[in-house]
Amino acid sequence: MAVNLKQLAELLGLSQTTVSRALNGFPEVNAETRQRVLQAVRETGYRPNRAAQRLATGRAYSIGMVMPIAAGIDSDVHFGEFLAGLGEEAVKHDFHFVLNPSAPEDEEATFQRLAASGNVDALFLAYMRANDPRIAMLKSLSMPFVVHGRSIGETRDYPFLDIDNTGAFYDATRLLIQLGHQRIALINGPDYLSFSIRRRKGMAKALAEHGLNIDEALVHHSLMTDEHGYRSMQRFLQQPDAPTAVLCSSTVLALGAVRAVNQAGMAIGRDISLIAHDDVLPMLKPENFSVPLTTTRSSLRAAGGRIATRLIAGILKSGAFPDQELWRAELIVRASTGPAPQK
Amino acid sequence: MAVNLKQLAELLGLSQTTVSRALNGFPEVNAETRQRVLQAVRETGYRPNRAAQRLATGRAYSIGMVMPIAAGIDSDVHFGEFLAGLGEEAVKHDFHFVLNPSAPEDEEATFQRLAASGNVDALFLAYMRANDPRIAMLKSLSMPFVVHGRSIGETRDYPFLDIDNTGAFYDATRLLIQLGHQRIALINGPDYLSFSIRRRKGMAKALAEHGLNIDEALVHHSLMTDEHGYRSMQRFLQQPDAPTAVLCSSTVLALGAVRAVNQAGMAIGRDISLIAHDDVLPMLKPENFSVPLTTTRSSLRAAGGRIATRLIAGILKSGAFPDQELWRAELIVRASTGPAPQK
DNA sequence: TTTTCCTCCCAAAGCGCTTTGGATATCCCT
DNA sequence: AGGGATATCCAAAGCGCTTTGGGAGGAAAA
Repeated sequence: MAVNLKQLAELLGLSQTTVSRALNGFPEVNAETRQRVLQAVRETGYRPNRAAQRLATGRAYSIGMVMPIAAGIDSDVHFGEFLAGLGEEAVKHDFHFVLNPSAPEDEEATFQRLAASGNVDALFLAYMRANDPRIAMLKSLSMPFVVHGRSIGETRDYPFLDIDNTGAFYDATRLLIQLGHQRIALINGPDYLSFSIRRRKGMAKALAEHGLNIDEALVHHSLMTDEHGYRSMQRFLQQPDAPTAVLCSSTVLALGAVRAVNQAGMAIGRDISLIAHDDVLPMLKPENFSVPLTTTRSSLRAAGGRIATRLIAGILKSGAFPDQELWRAELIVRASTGPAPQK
Repeated sequence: MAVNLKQLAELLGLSQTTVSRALNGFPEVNAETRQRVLQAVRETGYRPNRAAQRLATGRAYSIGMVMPIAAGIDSDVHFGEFLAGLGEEAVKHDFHFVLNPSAPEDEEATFQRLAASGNVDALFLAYMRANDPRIAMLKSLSMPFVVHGRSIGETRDYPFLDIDNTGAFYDATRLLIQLGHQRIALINGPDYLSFSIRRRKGMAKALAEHGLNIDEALVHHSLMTDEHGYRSMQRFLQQPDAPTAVLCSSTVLALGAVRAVNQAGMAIGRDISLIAHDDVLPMLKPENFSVPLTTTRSSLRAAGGRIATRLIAGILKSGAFPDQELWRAELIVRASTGPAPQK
């Protein structure tokens, strides 16, 4: 059923060389001949075999990533959205993705195998940690890659796209302080992830500038689920000296947090202020909360798109992009923040 | 840096044939020689080039799927969880995935290209609709595939794994009727997806058995987000003859629905009963809701695993599995269901 | 007219692997 | 000792594509 180059060439009475060149846009082929070839492709439904193409060119038109898989590992809501961004861009260039599942402890080996397999042209890495060893590994692979996020303490010379997490939570905290809040809590992501570390740092910095310190009892780290948001907030509210404002690392956490506040009979924006980081998940829009949420916003989807763009440009060597990008998150004020309640 | 078969063979003073056979477990190679080869592989870090392997064998060790991508298309929370299940199983057999993004209108063409590319050994299809044309397409591709879900009205002879949506919502509705509920609402998924259609059908069937009908004003179809759950429930409660029980097609919808109920000052399980379908998303556990949710449960992750198993067995021709599977969802009663309130 | 230069096309050599079809040596049996 | 198994190994032919290194023929330059 499926034709190959050879058959197509025979059919046209041309050599494989010419047909190949016609298809790949080489100049040394007659315009009329090229049209004949394209016509034949349309008629036969010819599709080049990518494996052969790759064997010949060394190019796979694909971006590889490893997905950590284990019985205990949760799927992440944010992952799908990021992937959508990657895909949106990739489809424009006819690129695809290779997802290689791997146990977390084998992750580095999986990257190596992925690179050696010839199945991919570039690698993508996320969920960065402090002193992440995977960066050095990827650098040793001599294959383009981009990191989403940044490590901490690692050398700085690797390609990344990150948002200014420190700045975002600094801004958010400063706003709260200006509104008169003194006891501010943080419901953060997992404590080993670098974005969590940075957000905490941003908060600490703003507090410090006003002579305040982080109260360890007011900082929780957890996976970013509704459940954890709920529990954290509940615990905060039960404390003798409860916070008057809370920062959340995700709208998913905020969801649970808001639930806890409501259940306690308190009002968001009046009794307690809330600012969340908004990854612009279509599933959960901060402006649709019963009390619209003040947020630091940066689209995860846009980040995915940008990374795909850079990766593809790197592979195709078309156009140069900055190697390191730090996006600033916008602080968008809505109704969930208000002046600190008077004692 | 990376060695190939030829170099490895030279290094060992063997032919490529022998090395290849040693690696692929053929019997006609001396045990001692095989050990030497394996040792050399360990030392050199040799990894076979998958493209070459595939060109030679026609086997890619990968499962293809297309991801619909468009500016307006939302990423789906459920997708990540399903993928985790697929991956968990795939990693055991050293399979990977090829994700091909595609505009929804090009989806069929993308499947064809994916199949022709030689990049994948099998295809996977989900988000089934009524009279889904993609099934006929996949059948024409002469490549193994499994459908997650079922179409409606299509021929029945294609491999699928589905849950008994009709049965699940039939059971749930019957329970509510037994508890005395007469006005039951449904917050369903998108109306064009076949699981939504079947769930509604199951509900209708149980109602009919008790001489009741679906009230169209009590059925909403939407994407399964918190926001939509909230809005639907809010609208239900505002109706003059509000329902006393509600079915939700997802715990994500239930999240919003519960919020609306609380906001109205009503109590789940007493003033209004709620049953949700639980895909067992780690992000959102029904037992952790402030009032634990009665659910129809079927793990999306398990479904992913099973589909991967079947696909891989189909590719490797190892072991036979049933071609069509219909899983029954468990009805798990928790505190969100109670007797219908007396007027 | 001869020479040079394009234009347009082709044959053939890989890319790195698997697999077919022997070869060679050893061993057992009659 | 001769013949057939048996155990090990190898050379070479692809898989379907790209790319190198020409080559024929006509147009432009000398």
